Amino acid sequence: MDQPEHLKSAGLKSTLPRLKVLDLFENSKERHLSAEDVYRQLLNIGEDVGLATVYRVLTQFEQAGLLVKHHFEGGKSVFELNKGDHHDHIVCLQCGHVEEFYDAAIETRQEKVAAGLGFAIRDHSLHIYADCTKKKCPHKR
Amino acid sequence: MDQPEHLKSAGLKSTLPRLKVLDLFENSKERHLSAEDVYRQLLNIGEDVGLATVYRVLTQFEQAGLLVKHHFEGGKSVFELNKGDHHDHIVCLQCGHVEEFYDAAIETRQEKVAAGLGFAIRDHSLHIYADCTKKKCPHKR
DNA sequence: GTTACGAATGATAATCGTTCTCATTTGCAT
DNA sequence: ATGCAAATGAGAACGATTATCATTCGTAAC
Repeated sequence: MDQPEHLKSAGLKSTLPRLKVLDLFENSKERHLSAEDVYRQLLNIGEDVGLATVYRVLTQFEQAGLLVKHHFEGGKSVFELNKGDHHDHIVCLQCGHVEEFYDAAIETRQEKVAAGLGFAIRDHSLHIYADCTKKKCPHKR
Repeated sequence: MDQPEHLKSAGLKSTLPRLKVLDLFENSKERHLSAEDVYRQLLNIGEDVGLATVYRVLTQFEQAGLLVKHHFEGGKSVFELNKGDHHDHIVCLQCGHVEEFYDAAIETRQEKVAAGLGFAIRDHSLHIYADCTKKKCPHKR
């Protein structure tokens, strides 16, 4: 339970809402949570937190490098714990489940292409939207 | 000027707003336009069109396959003429200019990765956000 | 332990992009 | 020309997110 250190090193006071949000991400089944998800789950746990605070905390955590933010189709942003490893996402169109993957070949090709066009990559996002090919979608919720 | 045919074959009446929007995309310097962009430019031309209509028309054109929609960081969606060729995008962080590219190796790797995970790709988006490496950004506006 | 002060919170209003509603207008087949 | 469904425009409504601001909390100094 070294959460307070995480917060401290990020220059953030160790407050109740912040600890609860961090805890949620570290113990939740679903790695990818939207602000609304976090808000609802905290209310369910009995935590009396405001939606505005959730948004603020998520943004602070993202800037502190604790979380990473992604924007998939469908309006709302989702956050996930930053494990330090870059990866891309494949989204199941049936159930919305998000799977992660990393492909070195794709990464290096991107660098090559960008360099060839005279750009230095600062960030990138690759989102694949797909149907599960198994008989019954194993991600159905 | 075969726009009416485009519309007709899409089952859309050939109305003034629709023709103006199509015309804008075919003659605009910037390939990627948001709804707001289209709206403003039409007003500048003296066309008295409503924002709601612009949104409706853009959506219809997308469904008809005339336009393609993209969602970059920063909230708003942009549309571009559908030339039938898939391509990805690199966005200049300095000026917001969008450059297009296509890399066969990346495409095939994506298919492989998705297949390996048990998915059939329906759609995907690869957005690279980068700094221009030339002394002065040639895209500065 | 109190105290004090700035940072953090929560309720709510505001904003932004987008969609919906509905009365009016338009395209087009007759 | 005429009629009617389709399309339009103004503005309301919407969902996600951000800003405002009075109140509460964390913590460092006493």
